Parts: sequence; structure tokens; C-alpha cells
Amino acid sequence: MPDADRQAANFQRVREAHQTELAEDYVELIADLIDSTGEARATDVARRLGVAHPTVVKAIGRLQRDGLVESLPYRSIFLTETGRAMAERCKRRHEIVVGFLRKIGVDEETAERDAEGIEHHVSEMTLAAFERLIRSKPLG
Amino acid sequence: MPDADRQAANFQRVREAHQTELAEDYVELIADLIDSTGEARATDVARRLGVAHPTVVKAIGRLQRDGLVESLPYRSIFLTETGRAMAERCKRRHEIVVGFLRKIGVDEETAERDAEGIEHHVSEMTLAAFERLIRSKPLG
DNA sequence: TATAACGTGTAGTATAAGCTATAATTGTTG
DNA sequence: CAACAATTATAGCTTATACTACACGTTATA
Repeated sequence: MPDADRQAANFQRVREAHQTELAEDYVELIADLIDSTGEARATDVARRLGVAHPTVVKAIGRLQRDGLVESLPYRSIFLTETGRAMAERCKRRHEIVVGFLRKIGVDEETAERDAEGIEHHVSEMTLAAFERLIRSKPLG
Repeated sequence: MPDADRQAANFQRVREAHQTELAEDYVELIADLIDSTGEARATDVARRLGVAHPTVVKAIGRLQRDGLVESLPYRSIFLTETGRAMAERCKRRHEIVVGFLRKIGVDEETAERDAEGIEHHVSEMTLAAFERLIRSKPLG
């Protein structure tokens, strides 16, 4: 049953995506905070994510272990080169997903909401299809 | 900053979606196994998901606690009314997402792969937009 | 029918992600 | 410059999801 194997591989891929999902959300948010306010503080990240700050501290620890951010005790959070690159990739992808949803008639708020969940599971091929559609003539 | 609040709410929604995601995958898969082979065995579920069987056993326990499945020791797994309803909703949604991805030019395999991750994060509004697009004239 | 093979369950471990409560540090201000 | 407010860190707990290793039941067959 090769179908079952392929399905198992798909589920596995989704599980892997989940592991990077949080990292992506964090670096994207940290980049956003740095760009807009000059620095990323744990408290701000917590507020924006809607979680308690110790949760953020632990997550930052993991991100640091994985080479995505750098932080010193009682200082603000910085992105490494890798982290910054990931953030930019995510931001671009996020914008494409939102733009695409808007294009097919989803309202701004729903588009932002759905994109937050969808963006982590979009392959390059699908992303390219989204871009194609965005550039195409109006639908309807 | 109402923007920050809305963003926090969006992230919160995604985290909630994650909690139901696994349940959705399980019931959909169990329904599929029952319909195609007559029964759902833990081993088959494990193989299809690509995880070890104790993982499935624990998950089934949670699903049972949540009223989605019924199972007795050393017997196969059954869906409750609630579980069956969820499975059908998921199956329909899955098919719409795949159909939609195919329509915009994503190949079968990638569509299946991406849909597995995307489907859990698609609102009713977005789903409706997908359906509209599927029914529209060919793109390109 | 006894046993081997397979399926299922249990125990124990790890990691991630969340929380509350408490401690430590920093920075601001009286 | 001392004290207080705000931020950051730590400790300890919970749940979910994964794993391996081992024990127990069922089923099929020799």
C-alpha cells in the first residue's frame, strides 16, 4: 500500500512543520518589533502572542539553542543572521497568503486570522500558485 | 494598541486549532479505515500516521475521554456520533482544500501534502471562497 | 490443542508549550 | 541615593505528544 506510506509521510511532514511553526512566529514577531519599535522585549512578545511571559522566556531559550536569536539576561532580544533570514522568508510568505485570501474575496480580518495558521503549511509550489493568482485579473 | 490585541487573539486561535488538529486527523483517518476496510485497528492508524502504536493508544484514550471514539481493550476502534460528524466535516473540508489547490495549478501530490496542514486552519469564509473558485471557469 | 506470531496495552522517559507564584535585576523617581 | 515600579528570570506544575522496552491477549497454525 504505497498510498498509506505517502499519507504517513504527509502527516510526518505536518508534525515537522509544527516544530518550526512556533520558531517562525517568534522570529517574525521579533523582527517586526525590532523594525517598528527599535527593540524586542520579552514582555512585548508575550503580549503580542497572548501568552504569559515565562512561556516566552523558555521559548527564547530554545530559539537561542537553535541559533535563531541571541539574548543576554535582562537585555532585549536580537536575531541572528539565520533568524533574520527566516523572519524575512516568513514575512514574505505571510503577505502572499494574506494577499491571496483577499484576492479570492476573504475579508481583511479573516484573511489575517487564517493566514496565521495556513502560512506554515504552504509549499513553494502552492506559494507560487498564490502569487500567480494575485497577479491575475480580478475574479468574480 | 488594538492591532496587538487582534494579533494576540489570532495566535490564540491558532493554538486552539492545534489542540483540535490531532483529534481531527484521528477521527478522519478512523472513519476512512472503517469505510474502506470495515474496521479501524490501532496498528493501522499508527502505520497511516507514521507514529508508534503506543502513541496511538494514548491518543485514542484522549479521544475517548473527549467523547469522539469508543474502544474496548483488544477491540477495534469505533466513532461516536460526535466523532463521525467531525470526521465527515473534516473529510468534506479536506476535499475542498485539495480540489482548490488542484484548481490553481498545484499537482496532486503537493496538494494532498499541503492540504493536510492547511485544512485545519481554514475558516468557513475562506472555505466558501475556495468552493466558489473551484466552481468558477478554468484559470490561466 | 498448544504455541508462535501478531496485535494491543503498560511503564517509564523526553521534549515542548503552556501556566502561576516568587525572586532577582534594572531603571526611574522622589 | 534609596526605594519603588516594571521587567526579566527561575522554580515548579500540567498536559500533550512522541519514543523504546516489555508484558499481556488473541488468533492462526502446526
